[in-house]
Amino acid sequence: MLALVDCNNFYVSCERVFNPKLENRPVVVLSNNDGCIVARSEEAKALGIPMGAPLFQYKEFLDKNNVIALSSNYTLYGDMSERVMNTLAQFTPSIEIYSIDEAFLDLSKLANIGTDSHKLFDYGMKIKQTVYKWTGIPVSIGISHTKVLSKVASKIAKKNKGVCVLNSQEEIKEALANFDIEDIWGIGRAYTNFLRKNKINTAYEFASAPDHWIQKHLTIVGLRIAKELRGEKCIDIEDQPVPRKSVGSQKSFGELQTDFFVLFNALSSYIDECSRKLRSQKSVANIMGVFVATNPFNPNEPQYFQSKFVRLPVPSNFTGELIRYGYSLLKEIFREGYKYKRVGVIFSGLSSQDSFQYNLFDRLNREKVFRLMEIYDSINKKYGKGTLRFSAQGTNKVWKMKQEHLSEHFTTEWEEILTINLDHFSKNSSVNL
DNA sequence: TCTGGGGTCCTAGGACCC
DNA sequence: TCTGGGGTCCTAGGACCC
Repeated sequence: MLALVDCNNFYVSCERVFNPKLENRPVVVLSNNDGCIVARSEEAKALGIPMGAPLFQYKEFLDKNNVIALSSNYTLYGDMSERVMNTLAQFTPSIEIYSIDEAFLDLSKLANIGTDSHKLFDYGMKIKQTVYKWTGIPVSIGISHTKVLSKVASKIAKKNKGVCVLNSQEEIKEALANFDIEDIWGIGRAYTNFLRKNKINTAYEFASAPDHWIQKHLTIVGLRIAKELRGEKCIDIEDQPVPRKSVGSQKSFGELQTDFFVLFNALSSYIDECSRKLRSQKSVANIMGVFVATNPFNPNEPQYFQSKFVRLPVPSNFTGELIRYGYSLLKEIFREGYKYKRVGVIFSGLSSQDSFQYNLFDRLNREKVFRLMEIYDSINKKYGKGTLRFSAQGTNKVWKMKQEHLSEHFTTEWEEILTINLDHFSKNSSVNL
């Protein structure tokens, strides 16, 4: 049996751990640049605020309904995620961290649980309570035979006790008959529209469709989903870390930019970020791409989008070298006279740092470079991100994103650690200190 | 009247996830 | 005035090889 553990309204829950004033109130968390609403508390969902809504369209509505809007604090969420995952790892030797707020747990190897529904439910409750106690994050847990069914169970769990076990054939059939097609993991908007047109509206109807028809219209991926709904395992748990196949970074600017060197500073910072990610998984990249774009939402301004890729002569994760290539690429695609909204970089064709194709005419001593970057990373880790930077990143972040409602980095910065005013406590409460 | 068959690799585009 | 960012996988079609 597989459990899917899903944190409830994860970003909002992280904020609430450190700010009790956010409890029982509508709260939303915004995307980068305070652009869109990407997380909503239950109270905010109840007000009808949709996922992904642009903030500017809802500003008035939020004010009127006393909704608190917060900038995203990914440093905090990343750290809280690690705490949740470490807690979950106590419950099984086989865990797959699926996203920042979700993990699959293989329960089949656990002695004295087996396939007994009551035992599975109790174990789920124990996991849920422990995570809450240790991290302050509420979770929902779905338990069933396959990944797709566990996903179904977790959505049902959100609506009742927080834990849902789908075990017997009858239980599963009933659940699927009441489960909307668009809520199935792997069925997105396009497939939902297509299936509805073909009179398929529930998970049960989808699972009952003929294999060849599903594969023809939804590819092999769709067929796997259908089979998993029928209880046939097609998607394995990935409990060993899988290295990424590409790494990229792109961000919209807080304000539109026109100057080449401002774009270059931003690009250099994104390259620094990506090359650090490459090094952390001991990868080197063979292909690098840079792109620039104006604001596509503003039809009154001249639009420009351009990208350019190169194959590197020697696969690399060396920030300094990659920034040089970034400069050349940006130089080629940059055009004067446009108001740029974003710049981005992407690395692909990744291979292992320990076994890649060297180049006879390479002028860099790769071994030295790897050691140099190891030191660079260790200093930045010890003394904080940005302690060491490349000059190309610049000092004046005129391009930085908008974050007007940012909470503290409670768990990752000593200066921002949560403090409690004891005077206030002794005067205003009966707590015995 | 009228030009084979079998294969690989790469890319662009489209679908999906959180 | 104001609209996120980071990924994965599959397929079709073209170029190329023998």
